[in-house]
This record gives sequence, C-alpha cells and structure tokens, in this order.
Amino acid sequence: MTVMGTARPAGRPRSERAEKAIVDATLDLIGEGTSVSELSIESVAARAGVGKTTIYRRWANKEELVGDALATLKAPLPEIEGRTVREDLIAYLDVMRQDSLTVRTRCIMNIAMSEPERHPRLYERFQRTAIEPRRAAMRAVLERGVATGELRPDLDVEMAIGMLTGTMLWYTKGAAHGLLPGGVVPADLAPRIVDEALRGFRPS
Amino acid sequence: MTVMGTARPAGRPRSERAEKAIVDATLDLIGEGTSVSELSIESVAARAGVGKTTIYRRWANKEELVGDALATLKAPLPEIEGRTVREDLIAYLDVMRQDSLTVRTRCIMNIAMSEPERHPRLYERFQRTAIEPRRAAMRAVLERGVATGELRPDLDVEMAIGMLTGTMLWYTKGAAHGLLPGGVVPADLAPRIVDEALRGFRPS
DNA sequence: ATCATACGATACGGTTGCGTTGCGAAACTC
DNA sequence: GAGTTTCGCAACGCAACCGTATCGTATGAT
Repeated sequence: MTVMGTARPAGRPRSERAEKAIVDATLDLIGEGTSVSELSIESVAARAGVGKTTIYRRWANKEELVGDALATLKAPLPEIEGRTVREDLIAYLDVMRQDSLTVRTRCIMNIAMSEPERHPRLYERFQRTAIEPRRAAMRAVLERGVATGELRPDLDVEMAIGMLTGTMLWYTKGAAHGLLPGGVVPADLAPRIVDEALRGFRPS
Repeated sequence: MTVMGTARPAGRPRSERAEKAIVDATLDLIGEGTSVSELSIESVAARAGVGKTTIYRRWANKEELVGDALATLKAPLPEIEGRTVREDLIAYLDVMRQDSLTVRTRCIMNIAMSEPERHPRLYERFQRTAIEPRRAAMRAVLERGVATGELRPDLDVEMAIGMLTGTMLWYTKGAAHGLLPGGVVPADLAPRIVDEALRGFRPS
C-alpha cells in the first residue's frame, strides 16, 4: 500500500525533466526574438528534444504554455531596503537597466508588454506576477519618503512612479535600437534619472 | 506625339484607386491589431478587393508594403509655437495623449515600436519619419527655455525629453489595458506631467 | 484597328504548422 | 508478471499562405 493519502496514479509518472525542457525551450525561443504568434509547438518540441505529444498532454494550446513559461519568471524582486529614498529608487531603477542588458529579458519584456490586445490573459497574468510587485515596492519607497518628509507631502506618488519607470523604459527601449548617441544605456543612468526626478519631488 | 518629356509607357496605366485601396487595407488590418508577421498578402488583397498580382506588381514583399503604408502616415506635427515653454510642452504631450485614444493609432504605434528586431528597416524608417521630428520639436522648445532662462542652464535636455515622453507613454500604455485606476487616461494628464516635471527643470 | 500593359480571378506546387493517432519501448504500481 | 501510463517518434489529414502563372477582360497610346 502507499504511504501517501493521495494515491499516486498507476502507470509511468510524467517526466519533470521533459516539463522543464519544454518550458526552457519556450523561454529560449521567445528570448531569441520569436513572437508569440510566430512561436510554434513544433519548434518548441524540437528545441526541447521532446515529442509534440508530451507537450499537448500538459498544455491545451500555445497560449497556456507561454503563460506558464512566463509565470516561472517570477520577479526575484531584490530585497532592497536602503537608507535613503534616493538610494532605494536608484537600486530599483538599476535593476531595470541591468535587465535591459540581457537580450533574453528584453525580448520577453517586449513580448509580454507589446501584445496585450492579442493575448490579454497572458498580458494580465505577466503584469500581475511580474510588474505589479515591482510597482508596489517602488510605491512603498515613495510613500515612506513622503511620510518621513524626505519628499513633498503633496507628491503624486503614482505619477512619480510613472516618471521614474517611464524614463528608464524610454532609455532602454531607445538604446536597444540605436537611437541613443552612444547606442548603449549609460551605466550611471539610474542615479541620473533619480536625481533629476527628485529635484522636483523634494519639498520646496 | 506626347507633350510630356517623359513619355508615358504604353499600355494600360496602373490604377491609383487600386494602389490606395491596398495601402488602406494594410493600415486597416494593422490598425485592427494584426501584427506584421501575422499580416498576409492574401488578406490585404481580399480586404482591398484586389488580386494578389496587383500587389506583387508594386511591392516585392510584405515589408516594403508595410513600410510604404506606414510612411503615408507622415506625422502632421502640429505647428505649435506658443508663448511659454510650459504651454508648448503641454501641447506636444497632449498630441500624444489624443493619439493614444484612437485604436488605430495605438495599434500602429504598437507595431512600429514593438518589433524593431524583426523588422529593423521598417522600424528605422518609421522612427525617422514620425518619431524623430517630434522629438526634435520638443528638444527645440526645451533648448529655447534654457536660452531664455525659463529652464535651468544645466538641464539635461535629452533626459528631459525622456522624462516627459516616457511618462506619457507609461500612462497611455497602462491605461489602454486597464492598469490605471479609472482605466482611461485623464484628460488633464499633459499639464500634470509637465507641471510635475517643470518643478525640477526650473532654475532653483 | 492594333498593340501593350494592368486588371481581377483562379489555380498551381510548395512550405509550415496545426492537433491527432498509432507505434514500440520505458517506467512505475500492484 | 500484469496492468497502466508516459515516453519519443513518425505519419496523418487539414488549413493557411507563399510567390508564380495563366486566364479573359479592361484601358490606355499610336
């Protein structure tokens, strides 16, 4: 008899190795610039060294596979709790900058962000698991700054988030495609953005 | 004999009506959310009420067709030359906000901006004809402000552009997909962004 | 009238990917 | 060992779309 209360179903158990290979292959292909619509189950199977059957046994369609794959990238969300608001904001923005340096992260971001109308549930899910936590963390830092008097009491926190994040995104997006003078995101971009923004965020 | 120096080639001339119908159909389909990779010549032909031959006679491939189609949307770039820097910036940002309200413009922007790695020439072309002129206009306003003393002499103009534009894009992108509290871009967003940003741009 | 070209329509062979099925081997329970 | 399920693999019929070719017709110049 089985020790576990929930009896393991008879037969050969599903291979965790195969499952991981499938998810990895999916992320790899997306990371190489394949859009969701271009991504084919066959290419995933080939890349993963797996039969199509093994994929269809676990996921009903492409969208669910991609959804699960992207969900495994739960933002590590570095535990930042520095001293000043400035330092914390710089730390968060610099995570974005570093992320933008890896092609894989950039492509995945691109996919997850750029096709919301075509894959609304996918977009929503990624937003919830990856974006919103980071936004909340930044919001907490800003609200703490307002509470301590480091920032203006009437600061529009949501807009402040938008200014910081939007500016960094503008740069990373532009630099990735040769719009910036140097063609690369400057290493000191995070502190520059934060310092420029804080100039208006501080009490007058 | 022909009056014109450049003799018109013999035979039936190409139909301008067909050409316009093809370009319109292309823009319509893209505006409805079809990505460039998903867009098929056959669907364009069907939508335009035109034979595939008529398309292939003018464009060698999909990319050139899309390129020409997008190029017909040469940004009108409103002639703004208000009085204060604040008013001019608000006017420019509000153009962005209004653009984001139409589904068609939003989809086209999405396509043109989101697939640079897959269609680099397309992206570069759209960037040159549509984005860069607007950026230059905003840069001129900011530099004028620096010259008149309305803005800080040491203002990083490029970053200022990034902050203004990036913040607006952040909002329009977020609002389009239900991330914002109200789900819509506030009508007074442009002045709010500009006022928040100018707080740091002005001389201290 | 004649000639040249473009027109829309239709069909073609070729490619890609879909989602399904059948196969023999492997893995695990009882 | 018997029974069950998953494995990778190959093949299937189906659909979409590619780019080309071939129709008969339409539209112009000479």
